[in-house]
Amino acid sequence: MDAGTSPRERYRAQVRAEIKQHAWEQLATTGVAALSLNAIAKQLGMSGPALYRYFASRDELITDLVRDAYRSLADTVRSAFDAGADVAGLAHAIRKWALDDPQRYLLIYGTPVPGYHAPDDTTTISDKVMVVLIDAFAAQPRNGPVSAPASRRALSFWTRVHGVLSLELAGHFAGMDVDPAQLFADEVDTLL
Amino acid sequence: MDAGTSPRERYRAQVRAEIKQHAWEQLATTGVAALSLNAIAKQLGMSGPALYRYFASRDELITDLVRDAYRSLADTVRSAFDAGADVAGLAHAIRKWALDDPQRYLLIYGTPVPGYHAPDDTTTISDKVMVVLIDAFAAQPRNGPVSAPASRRALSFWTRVHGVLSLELAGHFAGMDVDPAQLFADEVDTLL
DNA sequence: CGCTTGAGTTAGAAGCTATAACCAGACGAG
DNA sequence: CTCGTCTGGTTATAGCTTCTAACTCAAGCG
Repeated sequence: MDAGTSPRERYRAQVRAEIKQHAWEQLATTGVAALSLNAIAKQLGMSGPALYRYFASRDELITDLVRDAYRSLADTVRSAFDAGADVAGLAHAIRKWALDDPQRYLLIYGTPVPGYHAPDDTTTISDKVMVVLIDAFAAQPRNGPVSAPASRRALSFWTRVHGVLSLELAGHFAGMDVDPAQLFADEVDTLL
Repeated sequence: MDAGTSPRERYRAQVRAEIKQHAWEQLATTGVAALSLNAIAKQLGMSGPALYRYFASRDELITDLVRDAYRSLADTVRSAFDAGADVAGLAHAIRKWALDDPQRYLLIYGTPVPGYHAPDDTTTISDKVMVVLIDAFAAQPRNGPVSAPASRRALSFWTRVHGVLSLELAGHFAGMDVDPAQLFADEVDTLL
């Protein structure tokens, strides 16, 4: 196994992984806006510009993190679906994933960085999440006599989940005397 | 009128207004993350640290902008309500306000800046928006036999509006062959 | 065994927020 | 009218950021 990997390549891959590891830790605490390559380099014991051997720019590192976040979410939803969860189960799996690392959720679904434009393949990966949701709604028994197509219902599902979830993560329910978990559950129930 | 204002105070107020004017322009194009006090100072013809005579820090300027944004949104929704708009009308007024300056919407309802903590009075102002919504739902004729209180329905309204709106502003409907306006209208309709 | 490749270094440019020290002009009090 | 204070502006500077350039040194490949 790993026949074609030279020692150099393996070292490089490992350092890249360590960089991303520290990037995730820093991201979880400070958010993506304050993610500093210098700080990561210091934590790794190397100084400043050495990181540019592994990531051409700060944006490229962030792009990699975005890709991984999308993949992680898609995998989470997919495995929940494969485990037999219904649509409501998927919603709670998504919420659990988001609360597990709020900054990771905000990284992909939060305010986009104005200058930064995501590469095409990230949008391809982001579609994977929607694909699972559409599958789930196609398998879901329909309620009314005439019902919107699964893709349309999945989209509506997604906007509602994101609506309550993003407001919760942003702390907009703070002084409002409302239980976010209950509100989320209620909002999911109205979809059925 | 303006009896107690000395010439100094009037000048100071005017410069503050000019600073905020340029801040809004810069915000609309580059977003809050890239808002630069230096750049604003240059545009005003003064150099760098002079701005600190008017705003103690970058955060204080942003706080002022946040306050104004909340006020503007609350006024918009209030006047729409006073003009006789129903709940759906309020939703479209909100969407119009958001599309009019997306960065202004994201400033208050987007990803919060990790270090920055909003002062108490900004949350007080943000409540004003909810108050109008609750008023609108209290005036709305109820549909079902038993219905949730107006505050609860207003909250649900708000999460749905924000859900579809924030995804639209973030560009997450880009390659999805979906009309955001239609999706928004549909989502609002399901509330009735 | 030598040559090439690449990982790491320091130096430095350009930008940012923010503070310190200073200067000059306008304002209010006597 | 004059004097002193207060304030809006300046430049210099510290410390942070991303990122480029030039260089060194060692590891790996042929």
